[in-house]
Amino acid sequence: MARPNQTEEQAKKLLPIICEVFSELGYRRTTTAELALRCEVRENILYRLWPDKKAMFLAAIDDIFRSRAERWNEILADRLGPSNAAGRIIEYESHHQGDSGFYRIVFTALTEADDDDIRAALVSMYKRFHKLVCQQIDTQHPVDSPETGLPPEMAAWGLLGLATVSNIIRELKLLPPRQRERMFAAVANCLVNGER
Amino acid sequence: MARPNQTEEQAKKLLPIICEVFSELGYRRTTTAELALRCEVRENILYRLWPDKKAMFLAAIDDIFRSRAERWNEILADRLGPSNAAGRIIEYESHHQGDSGFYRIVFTALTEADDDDIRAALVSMYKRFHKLVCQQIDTQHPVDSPETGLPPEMAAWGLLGLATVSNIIRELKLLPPRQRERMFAAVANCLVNGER
DNA sequence: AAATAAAGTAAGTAAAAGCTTACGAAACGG
DNA sequence: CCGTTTCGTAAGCTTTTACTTACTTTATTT
Repeated sequence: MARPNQTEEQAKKLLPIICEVFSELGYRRTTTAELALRCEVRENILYRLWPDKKAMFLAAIDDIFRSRAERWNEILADRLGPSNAAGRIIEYESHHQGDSGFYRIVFTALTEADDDDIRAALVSMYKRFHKLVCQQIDTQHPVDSPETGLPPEMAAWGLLGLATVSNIIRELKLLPPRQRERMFAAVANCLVNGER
Repeated sequence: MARPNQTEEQAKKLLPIICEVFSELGYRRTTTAELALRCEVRENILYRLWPDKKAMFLAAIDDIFRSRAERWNEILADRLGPSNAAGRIIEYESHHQGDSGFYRIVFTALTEADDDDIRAALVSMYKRFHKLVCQQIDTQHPVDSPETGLPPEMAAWGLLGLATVSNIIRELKLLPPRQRERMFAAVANCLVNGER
C-alpha cells in the first residue's frame, strides 16, 4: 500500500556498470565506493540490492556470460560472413576480442576460486560455454562424418584456450591487431577443421 | 668493517616462498603480514629486502619464469620419453600442469596490467616464453620442411593458450585428470603436427 | 490528504593492510 | 675488546575498505 519495490529493475540497470568496473579493476581492487561512484548512487543503495560485495561480483559473472551468449546468437542470426556457424563466430571473435570484459572477470575470479560460490559460478559458466562451442562445431561436423581433425569436445577446449591467450595478447599488445587476428583465425581453423 | 650484508642471499632464499604465497592468494589478497608469516620473519625484514609489496611481486613474476624454463631444460636433458623436444615437453606439461603456481601468478598479474612495471614484467615473460616454445617446435620442423600444420609462431601461441585453459580445467576440476591429459596431448599434437 | 514503505543522503565504525619507527642483539673488522 | 653495521623483535601509525545507522525525501495507495 505504498511505493512499489523496484529493486530488481534497478539491479538490472546497474549490473552492466558493475560488470564494467569489475572487469577494469578485478575483484579485490574494486571498492564498493568506486562501484557506487560509477553507478551514481550511494554505497548503501548497492547494499540494498545485493547483500555484500561478493554477491555483486557473482551477479557480474553470471551477467557477463549471458551477454556474451546473446551476442553470439545475434551473430548467428545475421546471414553475413562464412556460411558455417563456427567460422562466423571465429571471425567475429578474432576481431572483437576483449570488447566485453569477459576474460578480465574470469582471470580475477580464478584467483578467488577457493571461495565455493565463486568457484561454482565459474564452473557453471565454463561448462555452459564449452557446451555452446561444441554445439557450434557440431553443426558443421555431422556426427557420422569422416574423422577430420579433433573431436569437438577437445577442439572446443582448444578454442577456449585460444580465445584466452588471444585476449592476453591483446591486453599486453604482444602482437599488432592484424597479426593477432590472423593468428586467431589460423589456429582456430586448424583446431576445428584440421587444416592449415 | 662490520657484519657482511646478506640481504641478497636471504632474498634468494625467501623468493620461492613469496612465489608460493602469491600464487595461492593472488596479488591483492596476499598481505605483507601473510608473506612474513610464511617466510617466518617479521614484516619489516621483507621491507629491507624489497622496497615495497609490488617489488616482491615483480621478483616473483621473474622467478617463476626462471624456474619453469629451468625445469624444461632438465626435461630436455633427460633422455626419456618421446624423441622430439616438443613432444617431451607436451608430455611433461600434460601431467604436471599447475605444479608451479605459474598461471595463478599470471592471472593475478593480468588484472594489474595497468601498472607499467607489472605490465612490463608480463610482456617480457610472455615474449621469452613464446620464443622458448617456438624454438622447441622448430627443432622438429626444419625451416625448409614441407608445410605441415601451422607456422611455429602461431602453433606456439596455440600451445600457450592450451596450457592456460588446461590449468583452468585443472583448477576448476572441469575434467578428470586423465581426460584432461589426453585432451592436452591431442590438441597439442594437432597444433604442432597438424595430425589427430 | 494521510499513512506507509521505498529511495536517497550523509555520516560513522571497526577492522585490516601497507608501511614505519625505535631499539636491543649479534657478528665482524680493527 | 670495542665500535660499527647488520639482523631481529615489537609495537604503532595512517589510510583504506566493507559495511552500517540514522535520518529526510519522495511516491504510491486508500
